[in-house]
Parts: sequence; structure tokens; C-alpha cells
Amino acid sequence: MTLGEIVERKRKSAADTRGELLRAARRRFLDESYENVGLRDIARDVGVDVALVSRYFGSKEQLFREVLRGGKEKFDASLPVSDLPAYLVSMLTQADATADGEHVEKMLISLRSASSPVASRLVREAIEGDVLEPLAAMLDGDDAEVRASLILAVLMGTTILRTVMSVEPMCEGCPDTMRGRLARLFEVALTDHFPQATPDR
Amino acid sequence: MTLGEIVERKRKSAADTRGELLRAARRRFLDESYENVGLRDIARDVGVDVALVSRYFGSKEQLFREVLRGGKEKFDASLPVSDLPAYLVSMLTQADATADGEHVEKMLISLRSASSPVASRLVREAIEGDVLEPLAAMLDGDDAEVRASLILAVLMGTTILRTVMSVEPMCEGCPDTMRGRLARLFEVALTDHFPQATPDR
DNA sequence: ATGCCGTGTCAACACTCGTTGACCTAATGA
DNA sequence: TCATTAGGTCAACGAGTGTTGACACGGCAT
Repeated sequence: MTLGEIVERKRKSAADTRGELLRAARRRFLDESYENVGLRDIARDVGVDVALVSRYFGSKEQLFREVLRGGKEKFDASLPVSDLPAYLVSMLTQADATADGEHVEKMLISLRSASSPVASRLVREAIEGDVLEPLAAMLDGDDAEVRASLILAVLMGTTILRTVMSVEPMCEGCPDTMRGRLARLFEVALTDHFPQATPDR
Repeated sequence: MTLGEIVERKRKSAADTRGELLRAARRRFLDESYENVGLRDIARDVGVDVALVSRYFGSKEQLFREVLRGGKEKFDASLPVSDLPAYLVSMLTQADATADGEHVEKMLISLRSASSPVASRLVREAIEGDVLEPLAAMLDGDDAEVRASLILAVLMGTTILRTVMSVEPMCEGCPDTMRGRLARLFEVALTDHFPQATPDR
């Protein structure tokens, strides 16, 4: 509140280092699971003591909750459904951690810590509220929830194959054939009525 | 080797309790991640001391490796490709841990411990060798690997949505519409040549 | 009966984890 | 100038982990 703080900004405010800790935590949780990320690692990234993390965020669980809450909220429901396949494909296949890839980031964090007694509940809520519900809402026609779930399944399956286990056709170069087939998959999952439910040929 | 062992089978042989430990470990790893499963839990399930686990399997990592190696090896490449969608759907949607669901079991174990510094390498090898390669081998036409990867993506995405996070349209009852759409998805991922790679409507 | 070996237990080690309370230091306000 | 307070460190705790070596018990063969 003093003049010195506003002009010079030399003195680190608690909110600043709290933000640094939050960003460091996001980075850590992005490629390690909930229990493999230690509060000491996060603190070391910022250059402060471990105790600060517990002090600022209360507990590891609350820190993770806050990480999961951050970033863009939900999908932008503005774009037409017909553009969704191409959008999803570009979202998946472009380099990680870009501006548009923020949705993928949150999904990756969720994916990494999905099996984790303490984190799983938070993850499920975040996925359901931020991805599944808005996605189902922007779809019209029958079985919106079912179709949204299927799209999410393709989304998560592709992500897990790309980043967690490194399956070559998915990550290396990501050939155009893969992108085309992926888009076709999304398109099929999106369409309201399809030929027939019987899966023979 | 003595007569007593062969006839009465009262005295527990080391191989027996080793087998019990292995089965208990498989059960544990089936719904908890690598680091959330404690050797003490596994030992308690069988009713022996923790030290036996380390003694019989050398280390936790080798125990996990052995669990991952167990069960049916690979796919049965006998069935025709046209039956694959229906087979995969029934494999996914039937009750967990049945006879045919053994492939899903191994996939679930892999999925649960996928993000785990020590287990991830083993998991990747197991998935690649037991699922991806034989699947790609039984597909003919162009881009067999790409198509196999996509199928695996749908497989894993669906599994993770069903079991890890419990998304209702996926697990609860699993309506026929879901099964039909899932089969259609597999069918599309399987087909060799498709309309066009450009994903615009 | 005696010694041996297979099967298993017990206790401890060395380590990491999240969390807490006391303490320190420097800048601020009176 | 002096007291206060914000920002941060330090050391320790209690609980959990996998792993190891010494020890105990019961059948077996000599």
C-alpha cells in the first residue's frame, strides 16, 4: 500500500511468491502425479522454504485444488459445432502448453493424478464441470451426454497415448493421416443420427 | 517332493504363497496406483509378513513387472477384423474381471500406474507389446499403426472414463445407444480408406 | 535324537513425506 | 528511535515407505 511498493516493486509481496508457487505447482503437476510431486520440489523451484507452501495454501490438497481451478474456465460455447472436430484436433496435436492448449493442460493434470485417493474426487468434479457439461450443452439432438462422453473418451485416450505413454504414431510428427482420422472420429462421435446401431460391417 | 506334500497338500509350499501374493498384488494394482499400493497391504491380504514379499519378488518393481506380465498374452489374432468392433465393445462394457475381460484388466492396471516414475516404462512396454503391435499386425491396409493407435485411444479413453473417473453415461447401465455409438467409433477407426482427410463437415 | 533346511516372523534401518510452531530479519509506522 | 509486523527460515514431529539381516519354528533325512 505504501509508495515504495507501488513504484519500485522490489520488495516481494506475499501474493507474488504465492503466485510463483502456484505456477510452479501447476508446472509440476503437469507432468507428475499428485503424490509424486513433493511440496519440497515446488518450494525449491521458487527458491523458498517448504513451510511457506503449507502456510500459504493450507495443505497440499488445497494447493492442488487451486491449481485445478486455475486457467480458462470451460469451453467457449461460441464456435459452431461443425468446427468442433477441427478445433479439437488442433487443440490436441499442437505443441503442448501453448495458448489454446490450456484446456489440454488441465486435462493432462487431471489425467496424471486421476488415480490418487485424495485427488480423484477433485479431478472428477473438474472434468465433469469444465469439460463434460459444457460440451454436452453445446450439442443438440439426442444423447447429448453420451456423445459428449465419447468425445471426451477420444480426447483423453489420445492425450494419454501422446503424453503419458509415448506412442510414436501419436506424438512423433503426428502425421496428417492421424489428424485426418482423428477429425473423422470426432465427426462421427458428434453426429446426431448415424446409420445403424448394429455394428456389422 | 515328499509323499506328504503330494497327497495331503497341507503344508504350504513357498510357491503357493508366492502365487497368493501375486494374485493379491494383481487385485491391489487393479484399483490403486503403483505407489498407493503398499507391500504391507498385499502381505496383509494373504496373511503373511511384509518381509516375505521382498524376499520372494526381490523388489516392488519386480513384483509389479511380474503382475504386468501375467494373464493372457496379446490378442487372439484368429477372429476376423469385421468382428472386432463388437468384440471390443463387449470387452469394454461387460462386468469387470470376467474371463474375457482379462485384456481390460491388464489395461486398467497399466492405466492406474501410468504416471509413476518407476512403473511408466514397464507399462509402456507392456501396452506396446501386448496390445498395440498385435492389433496393428491384424489390420491390413495403409496406416495400420495409426489406426491401431486410434483404437487403443478409444479403448483407453473409455476405460478411464468408466473406471477411474466414474462418468455416468459410460458406467451406469451403459445404455445400448452408447454401445452402438462405441461400435461405430471402432468401425470408423478400423476402416482402411475413408471419405476424405479434410475435416469439414 | 540330532542336525538341517524350508517357511516365515520380528525388529530395525534409512528414507521421504506433509505439517507445525518457534524463531529470525528487515522494512514500516508512530 | 523504537516497537511492530510482514515475509521467510529452521528444526523437528509423526507417520509412512521399501528393504534387510537376524532369529524362530516345524518337518525331514540321517
